[in-house]
Amino acid sequence: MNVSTKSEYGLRALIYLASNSHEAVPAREIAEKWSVPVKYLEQILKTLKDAGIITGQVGVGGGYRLTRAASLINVGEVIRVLDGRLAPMGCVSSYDYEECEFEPTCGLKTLWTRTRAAIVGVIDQTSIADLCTPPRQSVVSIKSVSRR
Amino acid sequence: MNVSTKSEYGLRALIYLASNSHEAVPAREIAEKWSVPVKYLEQILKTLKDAGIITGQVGVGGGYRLTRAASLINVGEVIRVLDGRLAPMGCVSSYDYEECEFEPTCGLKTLWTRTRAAIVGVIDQTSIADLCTPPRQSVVSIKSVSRR
DNA sequence: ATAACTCCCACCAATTAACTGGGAATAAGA
DNA sequence: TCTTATTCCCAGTTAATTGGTGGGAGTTAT
Repeated sequence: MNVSTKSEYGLRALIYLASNSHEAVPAREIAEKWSVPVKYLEQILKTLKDAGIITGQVGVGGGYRLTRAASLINVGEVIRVLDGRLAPMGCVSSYDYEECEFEPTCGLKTLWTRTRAAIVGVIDQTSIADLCTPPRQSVVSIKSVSRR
Repeated sequence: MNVSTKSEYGLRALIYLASNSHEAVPAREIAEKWSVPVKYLEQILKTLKDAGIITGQVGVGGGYRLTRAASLINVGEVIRVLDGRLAPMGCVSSYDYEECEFEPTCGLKTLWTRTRAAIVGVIDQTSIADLCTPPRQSVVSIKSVSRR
């Protein structure tokens, strides 16, 4: 059920861009701030660029910017772009659906569908803007979610 | 966010054991039924045995049995045993917590905590017995979950 | 005694994750 | 126009994980 470092780093970068939205931010600066290898981050940022989430400006004084307001970029979109699949099993993935020979009688499909829905319910409801606010006051709502 | 074949195969095996609870079932029989490599399944069943979820009986006519009613074995327990970690990131894992240098100011921790809670909310509420019922009538509830 | 089992442990192959490296193209400023 | 800072592009590498194989010892019903 792991999320890759790509998504982690990508989200960190977007959070950083969101809080420096007035100017273009070079990859090097983000990499230093979050101790991520620059070359690796470059790749991640390129992927985000290709997905239309950020724009890159080359040359001196260049860097990256968000293409939209941080509140309009949701985490689910970012993870899908960087990690690929979101579903716990291929048989319930819209990203790379894999047919399963046991499907007609498989009680597990229901489980995986629900799991996927639960995950998507969280990450598609959370925007980059939400991640920029300090986490302190959110502790209450975390508890209320897990107790449901 | 993937679940491994270990968990998938393990759950399938438990479902099979649950529907043949009156007799000991050999690994070979389960493996044939679900087209899983026998030797691989053996390992998985051993892990489940070591975790106290099933018992093994050696010798002719031997095989495996559930130690509890299928309704008392939840999916979360099984996945934790076979896959290890459940959390999307180490910083919110109770299984193998990894300290993160950015924790105090990291908005992502809240996100991963919520994601983990959402996953656990599904899989810890689902028992092996739930997976044994034919999935047909559950389609309605799947849709209602995903549309929410 | 034999056959059908579990149990135990070591090894292996393929895939994926997480980088690393070398540059070419572009743009701003001296 | 030269230098410098940047993105852009693509290929290679290393380490860990996943998904298995293989061989055989120990146990038990017939």
